[in-house]
Amino acid sequence: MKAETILKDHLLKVIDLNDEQFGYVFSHFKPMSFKKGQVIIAEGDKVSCEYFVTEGCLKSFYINDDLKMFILQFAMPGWWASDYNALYNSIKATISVDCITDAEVLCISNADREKLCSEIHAVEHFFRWRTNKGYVAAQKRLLSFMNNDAKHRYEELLNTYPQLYNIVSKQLIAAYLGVSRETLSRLYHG
Amino acid sequence: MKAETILKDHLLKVIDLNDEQFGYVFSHFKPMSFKKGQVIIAEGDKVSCEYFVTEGCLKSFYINDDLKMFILQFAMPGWWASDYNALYNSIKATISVDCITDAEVLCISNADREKLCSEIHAVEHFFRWRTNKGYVAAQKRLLSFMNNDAKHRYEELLNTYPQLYNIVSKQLIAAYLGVSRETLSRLYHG
DNA sequence: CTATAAATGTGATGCAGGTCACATGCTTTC
DNA sequence: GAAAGCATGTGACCTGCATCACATTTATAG
Repeated sequence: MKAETILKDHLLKVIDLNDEQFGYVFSHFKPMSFKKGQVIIAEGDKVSCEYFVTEGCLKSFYINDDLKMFILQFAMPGWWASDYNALYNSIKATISVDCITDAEVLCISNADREKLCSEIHAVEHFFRWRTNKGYVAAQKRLLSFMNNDAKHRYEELLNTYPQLYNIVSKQLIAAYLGVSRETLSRLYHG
Repeated sequence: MKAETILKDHLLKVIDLNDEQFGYVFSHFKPMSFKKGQVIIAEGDKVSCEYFVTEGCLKSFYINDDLKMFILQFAMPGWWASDYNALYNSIKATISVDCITDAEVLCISNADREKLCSEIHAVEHFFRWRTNKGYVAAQKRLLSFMNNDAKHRYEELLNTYPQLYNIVSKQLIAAYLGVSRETLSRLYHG
């Protein structure tokens, strides 16, 4: 499906926009293609954009001082990704974003998003809605971390996002669950 | 300080509202007083409001099947609290909210917030801003969970919210950090 | 098609933090 | 101000998961 259509469907699920309005909104997005493994945001970068995925799969992640990776989010078509802390507060990226598979995205700058939000009330509403969703999801994940062991969280992840199983390596699943790859391996074998 | 002033300052830090507009917004909030220990939202409740704290301290928390409590958030003056999953999605509360100290809050219904958001663009902007903050904070806490041990998280909490130390019992701090009270005790003694 | 690298499985071992048990100290409340 | 009820400290023991080491299987590039 066309990137434009995917974005349009995504927005219209939440807000009403006529064709002219959507065209105007869409004109602020820049289509970009990336290859598997390409880095979209690297630690230390100035972050000026966020990305709407229309094809493929991204990950956003943090790497600590011991070079251990923690995955914040997988981003499939219809999902958004960026380092939001860096983006909203104009600071350098601490979160990186790269491509798990070849990917197509629509890129919008922070400035353009804010412009659209102030020009079109419905767009502001959309982005409030979107962050609300993200906030609730982050809280749920936090609770799951405190409450459940690795096995439980693994099953939860596969139930919630069965598509991931075929696309994402076990290592990355482990980095999302916050366990070592060895422990994850032992959860279903050994 | 008057509850009204606290809310006004809080809003005006982010958006512009003239006196008439603020008066209109404020008219949708209902002041409420609670005693220490009183429950504002109990598990299973229908959740129709969120609460802006003007005095005292609340906590929002989850209790699992083994009756173990996990604290999602402490809410001090200038903070908001509710079960947002329940509030946004019209489902029964799984998160509870109660009072750590005597407290004064301003209560606004979900319906009224949505009404104000659609009537006054700036109010919608404010609530988008607020949730963005919350989202970023939740992500940071998630990363801290994955990356840091209990001692590190304890120090982080006290650095970020030094006021908590005098108000909140060690048990509750432990429930926020996701460790047992015994382990927390051993972090600074033993 | 082969060589090189990357992902995965599996054993051995160590440790952070959980759980249970009980002692002590601090608050309410009547 | 005595009694009852919480909050905290501390020991003993247990367990889930990390880490290190190495074997094996699966991709990827030339």
